[in-house]
Amino acid sequence: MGGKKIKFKNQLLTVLPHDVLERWRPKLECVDMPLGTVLYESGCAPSHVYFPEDAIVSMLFVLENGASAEIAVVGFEGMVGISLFMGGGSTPSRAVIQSAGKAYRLPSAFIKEEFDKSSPVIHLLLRFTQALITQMTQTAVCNRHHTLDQQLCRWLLLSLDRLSGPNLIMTQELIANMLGVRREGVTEAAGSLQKAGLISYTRGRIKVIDRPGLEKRSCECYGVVKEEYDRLLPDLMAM
Amino acid sequence: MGGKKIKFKNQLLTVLPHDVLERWRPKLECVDMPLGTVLYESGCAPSHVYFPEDAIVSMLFVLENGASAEIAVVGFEGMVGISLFMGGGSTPSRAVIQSAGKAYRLPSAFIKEEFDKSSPVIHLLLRFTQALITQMTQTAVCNRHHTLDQQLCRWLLLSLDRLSGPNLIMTQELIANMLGVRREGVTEAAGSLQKAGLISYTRGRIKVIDRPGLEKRSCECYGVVKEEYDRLLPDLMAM
DNA sequence: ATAGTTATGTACGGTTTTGCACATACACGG
DNA sequence: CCGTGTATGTGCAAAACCGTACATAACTAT
Repeated sequence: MGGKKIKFKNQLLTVLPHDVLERWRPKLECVDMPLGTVLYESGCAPSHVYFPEDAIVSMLFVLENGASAEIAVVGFEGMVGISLFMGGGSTPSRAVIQSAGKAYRLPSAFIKEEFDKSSPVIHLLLRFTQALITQMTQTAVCNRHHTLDQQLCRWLLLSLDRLSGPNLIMTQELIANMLGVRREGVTEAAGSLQKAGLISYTRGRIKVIDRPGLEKRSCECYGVVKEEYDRLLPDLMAM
Repeated sequence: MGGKKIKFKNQLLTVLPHDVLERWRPKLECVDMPLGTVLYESGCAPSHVYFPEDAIVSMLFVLENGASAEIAVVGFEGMVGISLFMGGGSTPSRAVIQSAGKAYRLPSAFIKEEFDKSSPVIHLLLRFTQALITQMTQTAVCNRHHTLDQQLCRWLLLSLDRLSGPNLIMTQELIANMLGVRREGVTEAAGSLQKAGLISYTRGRIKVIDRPGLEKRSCECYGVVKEEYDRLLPDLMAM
């Protein structure tokens, strides 16, 4: 046991294969992180990835109106900056120090290098996964901050993007299950969308009449997801 | 232009490198998916990955009490079954057909094969990412279904797991920002936890007194996340 | 000690959502 | 054409949370 140059508290660094660690070590830099330090800003490609030692990092999404919601928290068990190898380089969320402490950081290039060798298939699948993560993120944010009305709009738009026509076969009961709300709540929200002339429906058949109207009535979450899919999978969406 | 054997609507299959597609093609199977078909059950390692053509798949989490919440939706732009290459093979959530249609499916082994060649570093980082995805999933679920009281417990426990002692340096204002709620709400919830003898606090200093009590008072979300981290990163957590 | 700043406590009305109980209305199979 | 199941509509009290306003208490600096 024992006797290496540095002992890491960070568990990823600890279990890293020897040769990789040796390659990284000269560039691994231990930095002190006071509470509130912003590691990544929304939409910005960061210069480093971080491996917390005793610091805790909060990944959160900040809404247009300044409200926020935490998506996940990372400590000594993990790393911050997965978007660098998942693809795209940035995410629509922010990473902030939630509990002061130390973290090792590594220039982005070193992480990228590890994945550069990978096949195009892997890159493709990971880029898709990154887009999926954005969708999950916005689901969490939307669940926290937006009204059922707005969420229904978002949900209809996401479904619409994956269909060829304006018709959804879908009962309000099912929608309620997806959104995790009461069926009656969906009835009310759908009713108000119909009254506004955005959709029309009868017994399990929903027809979207005014798509731009839906987008206007939806919260920003739909737009965030859409943009991220377009950014990460441009060749796919261009067809 | 064109004239290949099959034209895919699925965009991932469409942009797949030629050689890979040729390798997959003999095993790619087009299946019809009626509404409600369950592709993956929570915690089960599936035999195939799915590439929707015109079907839409809903990834949702089902709570102990039967309530549910959709985490993300996948259509012709993507695939279902990322856990097979991210690591772990299964997820705590369920995949259900939300809109009937066709999808191509591929035996799991073919996807795994693509990633088998990858370095251990990549596998490690992806396994961590998969755990992170679970945390995001539960954040979304928790935001939808659980009380502020329960969410505060979950949040305290997640932070606690990443600290060495029972003390958090954290104002209620900050916690409110993380949880995306009012500061006053946190005051009330924290007050009730203190009254119950689970924590004690003063001006930005929180001390956890009764950890098991917190776990009992928390919702199932914390446990789901914890178990998934233990499962996916066992060598890390065993230390 | 004192003043200023920051953290926490409390109160009130308003909105959204829930849980429950029914009422209506459409659609399909006989 | 009629019944039956399923989908949708409505109403009401209770709960959770919000927005706002303001009170108290603790720490900090001078």
